[in-house]
Amino acid sequence: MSKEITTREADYSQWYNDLVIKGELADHSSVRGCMVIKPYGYALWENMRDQLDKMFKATGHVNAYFPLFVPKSLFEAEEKNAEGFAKECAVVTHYRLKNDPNNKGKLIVDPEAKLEEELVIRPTSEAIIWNTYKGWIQSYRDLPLLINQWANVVRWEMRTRLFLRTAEFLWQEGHTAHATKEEAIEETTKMLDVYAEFVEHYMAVPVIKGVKTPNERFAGAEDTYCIEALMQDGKALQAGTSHFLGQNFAKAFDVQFLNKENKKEFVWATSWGVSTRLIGALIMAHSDDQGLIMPPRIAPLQVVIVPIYKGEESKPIIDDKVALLTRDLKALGISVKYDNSENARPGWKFAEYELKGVPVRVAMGLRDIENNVVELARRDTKEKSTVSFEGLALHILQLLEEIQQQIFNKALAFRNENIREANTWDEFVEILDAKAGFVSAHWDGTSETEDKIKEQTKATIRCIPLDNKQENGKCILTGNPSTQRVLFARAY
RNA sequence: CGGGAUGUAGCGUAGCCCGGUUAUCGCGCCUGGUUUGGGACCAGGAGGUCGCAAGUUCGAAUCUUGCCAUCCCGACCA
Repeated sequence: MSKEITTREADYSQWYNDLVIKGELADHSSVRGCMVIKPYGYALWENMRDQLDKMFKATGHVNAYFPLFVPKSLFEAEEKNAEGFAKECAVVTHYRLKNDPNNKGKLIVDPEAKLEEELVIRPTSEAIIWNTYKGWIQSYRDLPLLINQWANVVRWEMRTRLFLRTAEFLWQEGHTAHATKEEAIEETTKMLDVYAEFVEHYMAVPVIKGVKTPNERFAGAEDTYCIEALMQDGKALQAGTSHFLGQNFAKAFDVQFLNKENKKEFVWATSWGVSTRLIGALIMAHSDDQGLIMPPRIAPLQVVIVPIYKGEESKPIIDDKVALLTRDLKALGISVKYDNSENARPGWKFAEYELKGVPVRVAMGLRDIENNVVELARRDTKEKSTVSFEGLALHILQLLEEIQQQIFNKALAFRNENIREANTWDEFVEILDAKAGFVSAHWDGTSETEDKIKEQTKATIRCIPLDNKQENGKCILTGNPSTQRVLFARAY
């Protein structure tokens, strides 16, 4: 029983790590801050990626691929962006190794092979992409340009955590160019909606759509929109961002187009991204002390069938019956695995698939076959039921849908219970310390106040919700007048 | 990068303070058999540069120094 996992209560961080590693999503690698995404974890990412990709294409985007390396001179062109990422850039300075004359069998960097210009490994691709767009855009007829890329990026983080913050991570980044400000803003919010739809509908994680304060804004953006999710320990997690970049990058890279009046204008830009971090959100939003809980719509495996053999002669009987079910499930587009491996007994398999979060488990033995039933177990509630073999595949299809809903509803209820209003500083601090979650409070709108609150409580303004109601109040810290509440939380 | 902890077989560990035969135990793994409705049992077997590198010593898992990695708490961040 080396697979026991730490409980959330005992050590939330350890619980999270146990799920990632023992659930076989990912592992630490021998590269500092970088993880190996294992087949089960990668299958999850593929499902997420495929769904997002469909949604991007449905909204008119196409995929392309830009280089991993960004020449330093391009990288520094948009000053705010460069400054924001400068501290966490890996930089390639040489292009060759050679044998170490003083140490046989070892290699050293060849000092003769220094690059004329250093190459920054992209922490994000605005620079290289806008440098490219300059050559692609001349006329208003070239706009809008709606491009996405699936890529890896590197951010040299001080402290890393599996999926939540790794030095290298996988993501997608959309980079669009528009003729008007209005159209660019519309694109920004449209993609935010796509993200919210994906995260809620497929990952079953409820999110709050909002806009960031200047302090939390993406370096080089005019406005950063975000979706914020709440984890079971009461900490918030930024699940995706969509930036309105104004004309900052167009000006930095001199990307202009001729409008219908034959006048030159700078184009308007957006960028938006979600990453493998979403997997961290998925884990922390749903899972329990028995392991992962995968939402059926993106689960790497939706159904597992475990045979309960009784003697050698029972095997072909059960195998044959299972084959019928497997065929029916596949016909409905349900992913299914028949685990008839002999090296583990049923109890072990039950525990294993619970750890991995497979939504539905089917157990079938001779006893069931005699009664023309199976035992169904759902991962989210751990309820078991005995169900007729007739119409079973359809029944499972419905059950998967029900589980998807149930997981979302549970996470939504938790999230909603954990948004609390604070009207005094004491109340604010007490909620953060005793209950965590989101705290909805008035803020005077200044960066100074935001900084002070962060300093004193570690809480940041996660966002100003898009559907915020306007109400007069007094800033929680300074008592200065405020026109709306904003959402504070401690965050990942 | 600052503070704290850890690193012994695939995993979890004993031994380290006080250096001394062949490095302990459990799980897992392999072979054979019996099994299978919630993490099976019996018998036999394989598996170790004690994180890496130097140093002290007749002798280092154990002492010293440096490095690497991981975890926790800060700063930074998607």
